[in-house]
Amino acid sequence: MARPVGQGEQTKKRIAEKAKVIFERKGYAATSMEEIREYSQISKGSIYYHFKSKEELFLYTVEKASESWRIEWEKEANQLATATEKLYLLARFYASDMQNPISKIVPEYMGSENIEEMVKEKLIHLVQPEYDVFYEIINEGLRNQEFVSNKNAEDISHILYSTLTGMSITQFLGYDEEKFYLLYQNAIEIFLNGIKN
Amino acid sequence: MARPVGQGEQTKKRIAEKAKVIFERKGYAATSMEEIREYSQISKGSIYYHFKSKEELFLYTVEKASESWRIEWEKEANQLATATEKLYLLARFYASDMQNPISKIVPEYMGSENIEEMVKEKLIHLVQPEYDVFYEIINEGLRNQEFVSNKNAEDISHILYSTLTGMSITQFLGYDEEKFYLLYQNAIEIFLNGIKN
DNA sequence: TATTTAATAAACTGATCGGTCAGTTTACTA
DNA sequence: TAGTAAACTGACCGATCAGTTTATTAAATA
Repeated sequence: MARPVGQGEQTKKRIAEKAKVIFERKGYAATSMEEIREYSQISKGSIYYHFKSKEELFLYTVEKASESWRIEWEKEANQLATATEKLYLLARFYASDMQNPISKIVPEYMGSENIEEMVKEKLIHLVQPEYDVFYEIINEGLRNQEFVSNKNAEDISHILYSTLTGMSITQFLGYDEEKFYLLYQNAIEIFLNGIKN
Repeated sequence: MARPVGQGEQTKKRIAEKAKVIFERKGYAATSMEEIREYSQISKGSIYYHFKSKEELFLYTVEKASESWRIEWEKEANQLATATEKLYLLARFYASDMQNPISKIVPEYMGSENIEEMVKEKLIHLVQPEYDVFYEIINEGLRNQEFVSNKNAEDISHILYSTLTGMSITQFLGYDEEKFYLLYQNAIEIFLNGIKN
């Protein structure tokens, strides 16, 4: 063995970080490995040394993004007492750059044929934790009667999840960060009104 | 003169119809002209006789989809009296196949670099009518006090628009059509609750 | 110091991409 | 029926794609 310094692991991380930026901006299919090479300043051979395919690189990127999102989330959410407060935090997460629009790319990737069933399942499992955050908040809110609804927690979670992820299209409105966050906040307000006690 | 006009127009329409199916399924970048050729059973040369580029074919597809959506909408919406009823119809439109998930593809396309500003503006104008439907309903509801909110009609419309377009990701839940529609309906219910008098 | 091997770079490959083009077919007219 | 123009075809093009090969480097061990 040689070079166990972790230098390689660092390179791998760098590739993934840079790849994430381009995947987010252009989607899976429109992103070329050449582009990733140029942006990361790491040779093609090195990229393929660390990742056996574009697909694997993408999956790794999604996985890391999902993990760090979850970690960042736990860090801030644990300080909040009510489900209502957590929903507003969720809005801020999704409005800010901190969130990973990479989950927005996943459906596009899933649509491109020839994807093995195993890979699809893996992807779903990668996105699951993000959805779970929604579900847990809704469930908590219903349990302690912060929220009241004739609908089940699962449906409500899916609806809120759709709203927050769907709101990424408002990027075309050209709002500044402040106005952008306000829009997300308004979405939460309306939603809360709709299920509040 | 020769070959009575109209025959070509029919072919053009056929190409666009078939292309739409594939664009919807795979997105813009992942769709190849070869695939469109195979699926439409029309030669490559003929496709390029009618459309000067893949981009133009895509824009044409979006335009036609937007037009027919609007026509279909007017046909059914005009029979409804209240804004509330119209929102439920909107939910049905988005839940059913009748809607055009092509508007979901537009952001992906907009992200792929090298798109001229003029083309971007054209695209925004193509999607605008669909958004206008939302805005008009919300505005109508606020005017006749079906809805009550401290937020302006524009923001509310954007939020609802985001919710309904964002809900396309629930396709991965594998629901049947009935359950699918119910989920959309629930979304409208919560939303309505949130802004209702 | 010699050996080992993870790590890197760069040149390369075959397949596929969007797009072109020379030429053919078709349906009409003069 | 010869001529014409719109409609159409399929072979082909250069560019770019994901991925491979090969040679070299540098850091660890023995």
